[in-house]
Amino acid sequence: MVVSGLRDTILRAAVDHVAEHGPDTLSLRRLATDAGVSHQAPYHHFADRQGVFRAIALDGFTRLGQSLHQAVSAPIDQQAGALLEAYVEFALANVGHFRVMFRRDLCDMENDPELRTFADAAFDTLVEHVRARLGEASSINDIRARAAAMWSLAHGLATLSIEGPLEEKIGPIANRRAFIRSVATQSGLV
Amino acid sequence: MVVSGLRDTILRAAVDHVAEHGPDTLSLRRLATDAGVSHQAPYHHFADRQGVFRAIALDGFTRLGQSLHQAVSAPIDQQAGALLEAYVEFALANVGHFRVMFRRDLCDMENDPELRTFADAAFDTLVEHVRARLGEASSINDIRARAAAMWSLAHGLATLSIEGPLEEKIGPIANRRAFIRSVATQSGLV
DNA sequence: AGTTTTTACTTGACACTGTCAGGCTGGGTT
DNA sequence: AACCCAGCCTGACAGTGTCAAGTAAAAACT
Repeated sequence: MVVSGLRDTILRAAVDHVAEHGPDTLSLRRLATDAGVSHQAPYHHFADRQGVFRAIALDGFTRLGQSLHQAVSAPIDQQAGALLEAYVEFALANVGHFRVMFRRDLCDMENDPELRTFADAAFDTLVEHVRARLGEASSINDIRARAAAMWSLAHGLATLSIEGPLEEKIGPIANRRAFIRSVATQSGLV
Repeated sequence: MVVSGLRDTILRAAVDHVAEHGPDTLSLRRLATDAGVSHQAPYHHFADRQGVFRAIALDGFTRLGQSLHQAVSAPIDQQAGALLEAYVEFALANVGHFRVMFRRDLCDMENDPELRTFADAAFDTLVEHVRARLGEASSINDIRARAAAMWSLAHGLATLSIEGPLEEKIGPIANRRAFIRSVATQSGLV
């Protein structure tokens, strides 16, 4: 796959760096010199350092939204498991994105309607699934709580897997997909 | 409460900053000048910038461990709910600590036996509870999966609450303790 | 076709950051 | 009296994000 321009080059390098070393140590100057351009070149494509994280998050929420959308193409009784699996696998396959998406100091959702729209679109799939699963008769509070529970389980499992402490505590995980499924089973959510 | 020395002053200010603005923008120089000392004074108490985060994490895991330990003083059938509640409430009451504790780029567990010991002590409570709950007869895999599920649910709920997207998506949460409990109920884990 | 505008950079400067090196000073130990 | 050392300070360095101003070529417009 050919890299089209400097913008893409910087973005990819940034994602790679975040996946390997986290966001804090990311230096746009270093990215620029690595790409063979002047230290100011990246700032023509991104307003500032935060603009890079914003772009990463935008891309991330788009891809996560697609993954989740694909998960609800399964029969209704298998959707919960598929959603959980899709969420965790997205996180593990896109660590660089995932680390940025939920850091409000890196990408400020509140004052960024576009970013919020992309994030909302991703999670609407989850909420819609819960609504369909519990049925129209169920209370709004049950739907809220159930959606929060599913999201929390997925997000927590993803975060703890990426950031390390899970395997350190629970022991090495041989078959990740099978493990995700047994976690899902142990919670009553699937 | 009287602040004993410069070390405590810096530590408190650092935690406050992280809680409000995140870890990335933390400047030891700024903390030093705010405390009325030279820019190098803090480095007498901490090896380097990371040393500050290490101290924060150490303190955090200690307190989290205490909270979780207190939660398992309840009758066995109420422990799961109490643990979940304690975990989330610790996170919300100690955002500055929580944000640091699970960032492997800020505090490197792998090469830091002491930090790892503190973290392990905290989570042993959780694993021990699951072992007691499921009984000796249950398989090691079930215990692992169940502990991971509980930890993930708690961690995810805490993270999403702190970082913001939960309430943005689910709507404002009036009574947080009640909400935590209904999330716990929706999952089959309590 | 000739003129203007825009794109995609470059160079230079500034304040700020973590960190290394080398001081100083006062209380405690030997 | 000599020494040590904890707890600070001053100074310097490279690296960082970002503002300001330039340049050269492509694109757009008249």
